[in-house]
Amino acid sequence: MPQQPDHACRPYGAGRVTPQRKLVAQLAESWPGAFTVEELSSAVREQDRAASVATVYRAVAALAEQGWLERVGERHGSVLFARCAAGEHHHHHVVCDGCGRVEAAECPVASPASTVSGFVITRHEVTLYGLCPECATGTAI
Amino acid sequence: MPQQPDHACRPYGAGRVTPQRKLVAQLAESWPGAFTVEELSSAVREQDRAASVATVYRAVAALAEQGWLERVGERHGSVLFARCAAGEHHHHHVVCDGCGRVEAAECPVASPASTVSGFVITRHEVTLYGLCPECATGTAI
DNA sequence: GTGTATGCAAACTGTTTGCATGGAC
DNA sequence: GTCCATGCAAACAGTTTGCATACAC
Repeated sequence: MPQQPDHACRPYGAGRVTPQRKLVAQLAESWPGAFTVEELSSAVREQDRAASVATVYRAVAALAEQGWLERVGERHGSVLFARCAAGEHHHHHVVCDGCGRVEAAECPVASPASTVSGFVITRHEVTLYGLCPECATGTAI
Repeated sequence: MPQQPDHACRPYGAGRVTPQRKLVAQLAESWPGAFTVEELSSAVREQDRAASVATVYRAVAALAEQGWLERVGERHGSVLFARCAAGEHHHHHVVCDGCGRVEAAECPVASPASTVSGFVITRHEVTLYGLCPECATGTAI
């Protein structure tokens, strides 16, 4: 296969890769959807009881800085992050109301209307909500 | 003019109208855009030094409950509220990057596409960003 | 060997809550 | 007169920071 873009192999950029950071990146990568730092932190501590929240916060901040993770919203007061493969490409997110899964979605905005209510529009944020295939077809909770 | 809908005159619904609540509603009404509770609270305290943050939080919560105020996002960790005249009608918000002004905007989502990435979409949130007429025509900051 | 990441705990911010009191209705 | 809204302060959750130490490079 073609060689991976550099940052895919170096989620921390020039930063050092410690066991904790490796764990954070690994768990974030395999996380089924979006997560709060708190949630990720719990998962990290299951595998490394000594890992502290502060470290996870710092690791997540480093990953977000590299664009390897993305802020995708908030859930009752906590910031939601998700591993986002879409990179720089203009996209949005669709959130499953059932399981919390988050995926990238095409931009559903019709015409990039440049003026609304007299405002000159330069950018927009869209979040779609619904049910993922599993939650939609599976038996309701 | 036709008589105002009831809630327009009674922002607190059946709740009691105290001087503090009157002040909160008044300031929110005349606020040029969206505000955090903290900002509103500061403004309230300028006119009533004894008013406490807790009271403002409670008043804002009551107003939001009545649909008289609306959560329109967040600004560095704080919830943003705005007086919203659009009421129940499906709409979104356009935020001025210059002055922070917030106005209701038509829904720019093309077709209410019911499926995206296999998800069954039930609702969406859109926020537009740009410059309001004043900030767009006025000299750049 | 150098300098960054860690762990711990304390600090900080935004928000909520409990409780006794005052005041709107 | 009743009961809700207030003010105060303490509690709370999420997040950040300072500092000495450990360890990736």
